[in-house]
Amino acid sequence: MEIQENEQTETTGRGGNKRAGGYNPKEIEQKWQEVWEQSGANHATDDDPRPKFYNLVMFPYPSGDLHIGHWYNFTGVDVYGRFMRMNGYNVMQPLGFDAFGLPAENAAIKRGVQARKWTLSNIENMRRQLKTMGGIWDWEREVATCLPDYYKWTEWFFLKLYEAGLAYRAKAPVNWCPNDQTVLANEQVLANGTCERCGAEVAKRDLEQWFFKITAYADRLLEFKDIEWPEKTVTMQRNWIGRSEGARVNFTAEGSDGTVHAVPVFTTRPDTIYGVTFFLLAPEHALVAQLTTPDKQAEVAAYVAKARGETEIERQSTDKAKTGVFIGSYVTNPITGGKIPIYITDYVLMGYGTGAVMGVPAHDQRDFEFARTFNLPVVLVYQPDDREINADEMTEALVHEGHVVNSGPFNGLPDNAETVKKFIDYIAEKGLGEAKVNYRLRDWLISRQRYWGAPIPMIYCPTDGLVPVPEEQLPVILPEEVEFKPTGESPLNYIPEFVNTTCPKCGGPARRETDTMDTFMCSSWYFLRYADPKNAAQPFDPELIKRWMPVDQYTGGPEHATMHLLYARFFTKALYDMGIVSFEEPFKRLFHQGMILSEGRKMSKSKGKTIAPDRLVSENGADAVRAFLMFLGPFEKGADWNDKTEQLLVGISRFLNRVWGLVNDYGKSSENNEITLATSVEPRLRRAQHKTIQRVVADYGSFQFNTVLSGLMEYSNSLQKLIEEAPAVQQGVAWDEAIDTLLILLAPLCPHITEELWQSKGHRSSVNEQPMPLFNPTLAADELVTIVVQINGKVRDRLDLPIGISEEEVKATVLFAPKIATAIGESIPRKVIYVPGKLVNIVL
RNA sequence: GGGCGUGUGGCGGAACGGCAGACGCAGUUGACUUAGGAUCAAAAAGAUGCAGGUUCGAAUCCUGCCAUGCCUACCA
Repeated sequence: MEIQENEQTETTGRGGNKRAGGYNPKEIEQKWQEVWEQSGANHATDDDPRPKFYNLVMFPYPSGDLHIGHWYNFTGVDVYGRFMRMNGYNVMQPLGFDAFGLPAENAAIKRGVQARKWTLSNIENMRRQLKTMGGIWDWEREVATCLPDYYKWTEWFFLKLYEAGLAYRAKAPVNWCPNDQTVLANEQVLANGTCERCGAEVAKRDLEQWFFKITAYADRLLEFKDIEWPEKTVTMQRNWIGRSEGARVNFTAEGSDGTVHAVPVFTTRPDTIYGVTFFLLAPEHALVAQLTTPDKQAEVAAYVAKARGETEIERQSTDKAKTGVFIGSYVTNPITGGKIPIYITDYVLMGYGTGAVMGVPAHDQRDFEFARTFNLPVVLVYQPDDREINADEMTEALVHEGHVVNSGPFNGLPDNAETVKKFIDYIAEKGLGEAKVNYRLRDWLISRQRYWGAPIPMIYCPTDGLVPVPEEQLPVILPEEVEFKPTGESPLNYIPEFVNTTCPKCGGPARRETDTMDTFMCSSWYFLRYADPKNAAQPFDPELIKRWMPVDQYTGGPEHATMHLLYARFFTKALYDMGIVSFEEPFKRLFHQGMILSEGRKMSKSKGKTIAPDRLVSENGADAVRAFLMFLGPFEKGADWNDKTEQLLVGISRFLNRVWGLVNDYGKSSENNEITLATSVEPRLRRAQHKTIQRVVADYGSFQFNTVLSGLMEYSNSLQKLIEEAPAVQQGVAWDEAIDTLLILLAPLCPHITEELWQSKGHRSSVNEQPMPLFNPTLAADELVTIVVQINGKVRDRLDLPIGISEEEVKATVLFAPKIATAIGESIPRKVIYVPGKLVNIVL
């Protein structure tokens, strides 16, 4: 076939002019997508004999439009899944929708559309957009968490956790978003004290709520056994769980009426107990009222009110001065018997430890600042080994240094864990406390005063109290028509048909729980449902779970490190303990893709500047957009989107056009001949081919899709050069294989164009089902190596030498090379370093 | 305040401690052209944030600083 130049051209938008019979992505992409859909190419069957590979991506919230971040995320996942499929795995790559949650409800309130209809039509649209990507998504396994056949089992799992004693109800001060009119989990409150979703300032409220006992799993959640997760994520979870070892020490306080109260504290430094000079309570502490003397009541009440009114950010700001109020009474130090004044202060948090702290100003910076503010004594119980400190002259606390002083029998001990243990033993012996491990992690609050979520399947009966909905009555169906009133209660409260029910135990009239579950509950088990998405009798068939779980590769953003990823691990461990699943970790390998930013900032609808992938796809084709996104940089790094970003798409389009031209002009039916040509070009061809295989396969495996592409660009450029230089090579089998290799290696990134070219070349199978080519080091080996010659570390010459040359030969050759000989002159080399196959460094 | 990461041409980015800047974008020149914002071809450019150290040799390892990003933030 000749190169047909300058034929009549047609203009197709930004894609530019196309040769007649040229690359027309629109046409071929749609064609192949239909073919694949009809042949069921993307459906992973349960009985496939190949080893399974569960390739999972965090499912999206159906906000309505697929944005560029989704495209980026899903493309990378799909490329990897396709790559693994070509490595011989039965790849299961499902997709679904995390379909409960606030935006649907807000749309319902704002625009009067039904939350259900709004969500389902969004799903419809996103599914359509997703299909244009040409991914191997297994749509037969799609789940949507808002559908009764899914949330039936979310409710069922709630009952299981309840039966296992892991769900309980308690009154708790909770984060309340006045705008969304709902409770938020700690993780949903931003560091600045605002609501993660709407940005409103979060307040505190006391409410009866449902909790899951995730804290019971704290230690096991710290294990991370047999999983390959980014160290960063593991560290974040560790810090979030916040295990600290110390002691619980019982202090006693006398109330203004003479009653004695036990006031335990948690401390990691029981070894400083002789240095306690004051005692602190959180303003919310239950004993504050009883321990406040009458003369202090007004002052204390004012302080408590102020602390409660503070936002999280005000309260937790570390750089503000320490504040507090003396409440008039004292505790007794159980070790020294000394009387110590009690203060309340906002830097002591009710939610951590016991809400009470022993103040040791000499050895804790916060306590030190507090003591200086209130002129409280500072007593040193450690002194540095090399000098002596005077408490009055201290400007900051002395932390972890020196040896024990002023502490009776403990004096002289060094500052270490053993000493701490001696104090704990002593305290325990006297019955004043015990060793204690404390966690920063709190139980998971799952109640939401919202409509659009999975109902909590519980019933309140006047005679029988709290009664779980019997399994056979599941699902508790969410009504479709609701009225929204800004009351702070779930809208379900105002639907008598929903609320009023009969008690499963006594048959008498009873009320349903009207709160719904946190959507993180829905996402804590969706990956299990994919294994058996249509099962109406159980959440999944245990055999299918054994077949598919655990997830081999999980990909999603790092923002879920302490939320979804922690909850899903907890959930899996709880199911393991119930005997429902046989593994403790759901996600074997985790990868965080980077984020697509817009001019350095998070892309958000409110700030404009969103990029519509649909436009890019219709102008350039899905293959080009896929490759372009992956070419932006390493997948884990994400990219910044600015005016220049889209220019890179041009380069990818050119590359695809060149591949198209190369294969159409020089590719030929692979059924032709099997001649091996006696030319020197073929070994060069083989070398290029196998070097590329080695690079590209390794880079696919490590998510380095950007360098996969540059490797393939180099490869196709060198093929182009070779064929122009020696057109006869086209007659040989090596050329044919070289072209096949190009198409196979490019297929995961650009499945459509490669399929079209593959089959037009005469293959009857699909390129997407070819095995990844095997790297042959012999064929890749060069005949000559370039030896770099350095003098004192600076490059002076390069010599092409035969591959198997010995060290002596290299050194001899190098020393007599003209440039080198001149440079050395009369000097005698002190040292000659030889790195085999790479370089010689002559040290003068 | 703490933790983790990043810093390489005009831009996106490549480089097992060993030829810095692969690959691509933009720019330059030329060709084909009524035209070029299409295509093809050619050439060019710069010295790895700063200061030290280790090494025969450092973008790469170590220390300090500067800049920037993310996470976390009084957790006793």
